[in-house]
Amino acid sequence: MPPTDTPASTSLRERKKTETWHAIHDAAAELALDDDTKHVTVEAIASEAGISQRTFFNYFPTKEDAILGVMPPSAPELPEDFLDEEGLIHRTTELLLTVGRSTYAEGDADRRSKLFEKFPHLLLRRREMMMQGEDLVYQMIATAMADHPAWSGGLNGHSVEQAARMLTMAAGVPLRYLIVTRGAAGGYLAQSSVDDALDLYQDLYRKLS
Amino acid sequence: MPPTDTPASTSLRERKKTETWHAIHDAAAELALDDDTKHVTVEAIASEAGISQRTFFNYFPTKEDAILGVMPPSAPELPEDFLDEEGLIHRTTELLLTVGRSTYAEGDADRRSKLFEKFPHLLLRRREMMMQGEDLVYQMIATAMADHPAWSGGLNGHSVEQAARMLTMAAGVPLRYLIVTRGAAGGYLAQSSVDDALDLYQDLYRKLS
DNA sequence: CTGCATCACTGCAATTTTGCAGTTGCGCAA
DNA sequence: TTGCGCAACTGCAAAATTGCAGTGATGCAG
Repeated sequence: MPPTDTPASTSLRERKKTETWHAIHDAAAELALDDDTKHVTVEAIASEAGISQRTFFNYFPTKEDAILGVMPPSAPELPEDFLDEEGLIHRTTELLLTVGRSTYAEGDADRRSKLFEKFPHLLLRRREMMMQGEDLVYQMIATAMADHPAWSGGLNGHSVEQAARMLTMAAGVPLRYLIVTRGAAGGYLAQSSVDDALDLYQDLYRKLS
Repeated sequence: MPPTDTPASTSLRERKKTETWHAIHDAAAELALDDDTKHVTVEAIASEAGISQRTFFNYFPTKEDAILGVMPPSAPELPEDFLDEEGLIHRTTELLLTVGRSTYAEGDADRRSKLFEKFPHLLLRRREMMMQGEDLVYQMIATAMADHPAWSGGLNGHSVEQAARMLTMAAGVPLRYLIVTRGAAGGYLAQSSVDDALDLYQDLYRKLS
């Protein structure tokens, strides 16, 4: 039950829902960072956020997801011409990035860094979310390919599913590169770094093909 | 759907309900006092209070009641010995006062004064609530009398209902006196004034009986 | 090792809030 | 007068929140 894309200018219901979501996540993150001594309980988080324990679990399946502020990945609609050759890998990488970012609340990259520092096991959860995002992108692309005249027949004897999976994999390379080189725990994928990695990848790709 | 007696230390549900009640009342009162120019709408109040218009009407039957902060009268349980002669009228007056006060939120006597100044028609509503309170007290006393050995037979050929009604009337005298002398619109029945009136009434009563 | 407390998490029914589509009363312009 | 629009208020079904009574895992004292 995560907040949708637009935090403002929607219905009262939507606005309250994202408010509650943020209240819970903020409470959870702050308590987890502040409190060194004792275990942070769901009860404490719910109380701090001003909601019941039951409502807590209506928003987050686990306490850890609340601390991290995880939400299920969501993706924008693909433009009509998404599959039309030129720069497809690049566009897919951007898409992966967008989807990956959609699994976290915006704007608390700083706090998230501290959380990763203090609770390294959250990185595991992060990787899971990334993979869910990749899977979502794969699904979308496979569907789009099936509907696309130039792709619906597959690629050189490979199925549409295989082609979609491979494209997603290839597009994921710059991101994996980033994670490896910049350190997974640090501040989060600045756009400049992303652009850098994208350039490098393209250069390499061109040189080798 | 008014808040119950204890604003704190109850369930989360109760607490939120009184919070919402106060949010609506505060928004309504402030808007009504601040806004000279245009008509204050329910929409504006609801928006200010952060709830929907529909929820507004779950809490208050009319806009005016929201501005005034009216709630249905409520009364404490009568002690066992309530009807036992000595000082009965006095106790009933206190009960009327308690019930009368229960129809408003505590603590904004000042703002309520301003409201009465600015919107004199609210005084009509105030009188209505007073009468509802009197009626509630009458009901309680009549019920108590019917269960009481010394009263259940009525009084000197009059029915229990008649006796209860008369007692309530008599006990209401000091309060009516207060309202008349202190000006109905002004600040609200300070305890000292009430005590004064009570004393005077008792003195008069003793002298004449 | 065993009972026992604590805490994360779930299922479900009751309560509350919301959105929406009304109806009604009222002032105001054509 | 007649029609029109605004704003108070209501009925109802969908969605959100809550309380409560669980289950299961884990750690700790005896």
